[in-house]
Amino acid sequence: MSKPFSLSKHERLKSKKQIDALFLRGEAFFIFPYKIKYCFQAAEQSPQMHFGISVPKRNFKRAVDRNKLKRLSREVYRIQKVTLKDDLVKHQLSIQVMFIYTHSSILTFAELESVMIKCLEKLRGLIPNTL
RNA sequence: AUUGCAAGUAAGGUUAUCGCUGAGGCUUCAUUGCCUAAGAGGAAAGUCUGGACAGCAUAGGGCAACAUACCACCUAACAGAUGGUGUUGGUUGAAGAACUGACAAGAUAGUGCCACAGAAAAUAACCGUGUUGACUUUUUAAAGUUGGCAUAAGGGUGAAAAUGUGAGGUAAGAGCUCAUGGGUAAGUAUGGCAACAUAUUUACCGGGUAAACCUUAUGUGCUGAAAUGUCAAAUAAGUGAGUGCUUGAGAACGGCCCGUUCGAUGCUCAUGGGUAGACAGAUACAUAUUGGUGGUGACAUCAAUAGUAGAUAAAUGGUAACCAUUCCAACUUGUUGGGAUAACAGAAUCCGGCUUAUUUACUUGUAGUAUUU
RNA sequence: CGGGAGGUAGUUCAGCUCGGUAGAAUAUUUGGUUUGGGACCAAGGGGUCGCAGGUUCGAAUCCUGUCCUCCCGA
Repeated sequence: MSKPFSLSKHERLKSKKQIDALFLRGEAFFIFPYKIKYCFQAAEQSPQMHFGISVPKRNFKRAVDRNKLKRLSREVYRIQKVTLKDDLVKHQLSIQVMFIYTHSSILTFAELESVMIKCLEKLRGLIPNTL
C-alpha cells in the first residue's frame, strides 16, 4: 500500500483519450474559482483516483503564473484527498476528476486550501450508492 | 562625497516535515518499498540569425530567387565580435578634446522618378542682354511692333538651378583665359599589411535618388526533432470519377527550364474505415572554473580541477523555524519589535550571437561638480 | 516547434503596388423637414496612420528593429 499523501504519475490524468471521454460524458459543477468535471466508474480491482488540473492561457499569459497555480492546486489536492479516498474504498468506485481554474488572478495557498475542502465535501456527497 | 554615461557581477542559505522527476544501489509477484547524491535562467523569452545533427538528392548546365558589400583580423559559422579608416549626428566642455551612436561598391553602364512653385527639375533660351533685317510713327535720330543669330551675367520660385570668389576678356557674355579655393579620376613619393593619410603632377568639372529597377563581385541544394529510425497495435488490394500503359501518366531533381535515370495491380481528385502507443534521437562537449603563455583586442594555446536538469496534460513545489542581507519605528547606540528577500520571468534536440523585458545591491572605467590636503 | 496575416476616425474598412491631398460607410454634433418621433436633406467636428530609429527635400507608404492581436499545421 502506498503512502497516503503521495501524488505520483499514476494518479494523474494523462491520456488524451481519457480526457476526451471525461469531457464528453462527465458531469460538472462550479465552486469559485474552480470548475470541476468528474466521472465515477465501478472499480475493478482497487479504487483509482485520476486527477487533472487546467489553467487556461486566456487568463494567464505567462507560463510562470500557470505553473504556479498548477503547483498550488496539486499541493492542496494532495493534502486533502484522503477523506475522498476513504469513501471511494467503501463504495468500490474509481473517479476521474478535472479542475479548471476560471479566475483571472492568483489566490494564496490558504484560500485555495479552504476551497478544496469544500469541493471534496461536495464530491463525497455526489457519490452514487449504486452504479 | 555626489551626479550623468558605459561595461560587468550576484539572484539568499541551513534545518525539519509532507511531496514530484529521472539516475545509481538494495529489495519485491509488481516502480512495491527503502537508501544515496542530484534537479530551472541571465535572459530559459522573441524566434531575428549562424551552425551542429538527421533525412532526401549528389550528373551536370542555365535562369530565377535570396543574402552580403570601407579595411584588417577572430571564429565551426554568421546579418556576430575585435581593432582601425572616412563621413556625419548627439552629450559634456571656453577650447583642445573625451565619450557615444549611425552610415559606407557603382549615379562617368542603362531605365525610371523629382508633387506644388518656377522660364527651366536635365543633352536648360520664357523674360532679359547684345547684334541684325523688315514694318510703323514722327521732331531724322530715336521709339515701338515683329523675325533671325549670339549669349547661361541677372530673373520673385524651390529641398535642389549647373564649381565659389576676384581679375582679364567681349558687341553682349561665358572655365573662354588666368589666379586662388572646392570636388572627381589617374600617376608618383613617403608612412601604413590594408582601407587610407600627407605632399605633388596631370586631366576633368551638366543635380539628387540604388533602404526605385538595376549593374558588378562573393556566397547559398532543399527540408526541420511534428526531422529520422526501430518495435507494437490496427486494417481495406474499400467505393466513385478522371487519366495512362512504350507515340510515356507520373516520379527522382521539393523554385523553373534543359538534360539524365526510373517507370505500369500505375497516378490524380473526392468520399469512407482503422491506428494515433512505446523506445531510440535526448543530453560529454565549438563544456565550465582557475592559472600560465602569445596578442592592443576579439581570441588562440597549454596545464590542473570538475561532471553540472532531462520532463512529455509536461518534474524542480508547499508549510514552519533559524541565520544572513536590507528597510521602518523605539530608545538604553547596539539591542528590541515589525516588515521584505523582490523585478523580468520557467528548460522542451543542442550550442554561438543579436534583440527585447527587468529590481535591488555592489564593482570598474570615464566626464562634470563640491570639499579637504 | 514551424508557417502565415494584420495594427489607419468611436466602429468596420479603403489608400501602401508606383513616396507629395488621409478618404468612404456608419456612429456622433448642429440646422431643416414633421403636431412630435423615425426616415430623409444640408453642414460640421473628430486621426501621434501600433511604437522607435533610419533612407529621402519630403514617409501611412521604402528599410531595420520592436510591441500587440488573430489564424493554420500532429
